[in-house]
Amino acid sequence: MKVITRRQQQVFNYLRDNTDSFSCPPSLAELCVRLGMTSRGSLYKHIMALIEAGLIEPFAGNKQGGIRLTSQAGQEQLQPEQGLPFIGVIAAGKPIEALATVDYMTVPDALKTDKPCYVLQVKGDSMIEAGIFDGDWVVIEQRDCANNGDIVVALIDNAEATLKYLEQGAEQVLLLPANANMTALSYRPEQVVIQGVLVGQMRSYRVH
Amino acid sequence: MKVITRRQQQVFNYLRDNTDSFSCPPSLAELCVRLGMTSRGSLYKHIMALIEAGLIEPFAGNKQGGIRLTSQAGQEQLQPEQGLPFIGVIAAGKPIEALATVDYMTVPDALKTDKPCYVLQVKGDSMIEAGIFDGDWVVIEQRDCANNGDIVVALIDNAEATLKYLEQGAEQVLLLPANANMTALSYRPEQVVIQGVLVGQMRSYRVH
DNA sequence: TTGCCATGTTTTCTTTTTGTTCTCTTTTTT
DNA sequence: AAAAAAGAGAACAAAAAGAAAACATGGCAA
Repeated sequence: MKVITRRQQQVFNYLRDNTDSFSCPPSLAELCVRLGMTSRGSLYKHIMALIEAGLIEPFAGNKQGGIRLTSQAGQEQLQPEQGLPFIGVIAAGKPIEALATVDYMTVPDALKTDKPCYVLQVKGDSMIEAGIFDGDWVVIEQRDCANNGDIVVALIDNAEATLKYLEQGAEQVLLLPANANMTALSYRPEQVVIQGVLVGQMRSYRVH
Repeated sequence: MKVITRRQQQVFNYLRDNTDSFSCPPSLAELCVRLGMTSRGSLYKHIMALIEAGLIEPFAGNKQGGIRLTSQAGQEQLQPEQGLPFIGVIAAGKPIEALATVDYMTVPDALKTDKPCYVLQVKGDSMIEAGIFDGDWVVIEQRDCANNGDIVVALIDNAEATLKYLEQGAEQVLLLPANANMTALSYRPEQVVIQGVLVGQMRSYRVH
């Protein structure tokens, strides 16, 4: 069987993992958008290589048919989706209050990333002006670093956890609430550990 | 079986996913509006291709009958009940902008009810003080009545849809934005049709 | 009845999208 | 430095999609 380059493997992996996100076999132009490319010609070379390797086949019977996986290539199916772990409650000024039994929450793909994520419930109003209310759920991508302006879960002095905007410099780390009634807090870098970055938020309006 | 082009597949998907949103089998002109086309003749070609492929059949017994799915074609959709239909975009002052192809969104149980629900994406800042921002998704329970204080999807004069707080009296219906820069609007009861009630809200912070 | 309008149907033309090939530059690997 | 891989972008022919107009027909109201 023909040898596949690294990039071609990436393209194939994308096809394999995202077949069902297409309503119909994708055209080269569509795939370019998905893969962040701007040239159909470049992608075409990869697709052709994958066809020659037998991993993919052109949509038969139609001149402008698009691309699909071969039957055998589609075999390797992805495991059943289980949802994200619901860890517990985060309230400014306390450690994260973990649940005794881990719950799982089904979360829309749009609210999570391909990295490991978990769900917390927010207690308090410290991020109210960012549209994050008391009782909301937030989806957190597990990470130990973040960019300025990100909303992060930060652990302070190994004791208290909080959800705040991050502004970090060389000398100090600022944790900014989104609430005019609260003040920003400044710490030395070694006091603050990033535990994750906000990637999604959810709220229920159901009456219980 | 005959081969279907990509566009024809899209048209079929739309039919398959929206059969029940038509009170009666739709005419070509109706379908044109839904699909954003202006020419019946163009759509006609697609419909004919779908009929030849056996995916669709003309409504019999009436010469000007419209189109409906074949029994077999309708079957295949019923199996995978994986999420809520993502209908389209709601922006204050315009009709709901429906997607050509409906896709489905997996939504946490906590954000939906046991009644039929659907998902819209919010455009604009009219509910910003209620923590509903531009680009957020909202989960709507399909209903034709609501209580005062509920956030509802309301159709005004059969023309424009909007997401607002509801305050209804005997003489007038008030639709209140949650934005100090906007004013409440007052209507006669017969001008306003409730299309659903907000039961959930979601936001993505992912950078794309 | 008559006339009108919405329907499906056909036809002609234009525009957009498609796969494909090519050349050239940039990036990565050896 | 050299080679391989990847990408951008332009060009092209063919296919598909669309617009617009015209036509036939049946339902319906004046």
